[in-house]
Amino acid sequence: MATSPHRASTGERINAPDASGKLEKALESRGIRLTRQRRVILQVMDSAERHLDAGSILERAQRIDPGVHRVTVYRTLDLLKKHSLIDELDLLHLRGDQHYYESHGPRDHIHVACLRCGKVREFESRLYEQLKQQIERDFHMKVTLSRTEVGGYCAECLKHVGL
Amino acid sequence: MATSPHRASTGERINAPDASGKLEKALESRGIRLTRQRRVILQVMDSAERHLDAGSILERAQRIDPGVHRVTVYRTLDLLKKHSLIDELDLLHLRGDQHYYESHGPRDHIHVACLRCGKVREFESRLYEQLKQQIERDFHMKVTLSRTEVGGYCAECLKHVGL
DNA sequence: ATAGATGCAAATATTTTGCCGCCAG
DNA sequence: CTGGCGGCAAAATATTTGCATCTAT
Repeated sequence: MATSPHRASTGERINAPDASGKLEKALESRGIRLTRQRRVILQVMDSAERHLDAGSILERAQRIDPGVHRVTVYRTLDLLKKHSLIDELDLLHLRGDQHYYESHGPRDHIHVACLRCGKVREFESRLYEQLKQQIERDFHMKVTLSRTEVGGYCAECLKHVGL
Repeated sequence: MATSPHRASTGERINAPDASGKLEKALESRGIRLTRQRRVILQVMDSAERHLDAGSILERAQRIDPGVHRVTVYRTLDLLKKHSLIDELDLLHLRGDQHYYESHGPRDHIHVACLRCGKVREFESRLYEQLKQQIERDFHMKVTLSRTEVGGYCAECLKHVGL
């Protein structure tokens, strides 16, 4: 799956985005005020084909509606974080020290990044769920969030480097 | 283990630090110049009882030798990163958006943080190794680094919150 | 009507860079 | 001796905050 001989631009996200307006619906159902600016930002995030940082979200939002302010992007991201509607990622700082965001799906997944071409794939595994359960058992704790980022060299790039 | 009725200050690291001068030896063996400032910074990192960010490393270094400059801390951290002698962590941004550093041990481990008291424990597991192997097989890739950070409520804190 | 959002400017925070004099090997 | 290193200042980047105004509900 997703192993097409496909020349990814740096940072490309492999899995499909969700253009269904999920985030907007989620805020609406919580009775949170939907402003023009928020709708634009949510639309950008829902339809992103890769993980975006605050600056990229701003750029895309302003292409749709130039009257979206940088500060509003940050405040909207905070809002979404508070409601656990998005996850904040670092992607191993491959692209710098800013943060990346993705709307929080139903399942936890691992981000797998190629250090050479920058492709980021998502990976789900029963082993990962078992690992979290093991932590809960061993520490007698309740796990509520987890983040795993893995870096290495993808099949395509291994052909091009002496590893 | 490590479930002492022990009032951890926020950010406390549970596992024991390594005061053996491991980092200094590692640089020496690579023929890298050891300056007075580097020795101090390495000493601070080797003997840290918790994960430190750049600012805290600077503070502690200046307590030992006031002539250590902030920029030198950043440059030394870069040096250590390049040589894979330290790992850069985010600890789920529990304490802010800066980065934390720890000297790279022989084994990968997971950082398990309590969202209430801030304690950070380290966890090793065969499941984690299996998970990375599964990723290598499924994606035909070579995994060279990984980071897992888990957040939740520790046994002690679960007694104090309604969860 | 009004609680809550936005825009703007400025403040913070963190990290990086250019340049030059200095010191470890 | 000399090439890498550290100090300093300034820039670059990223994010947050105070406050006045506006708007979704």
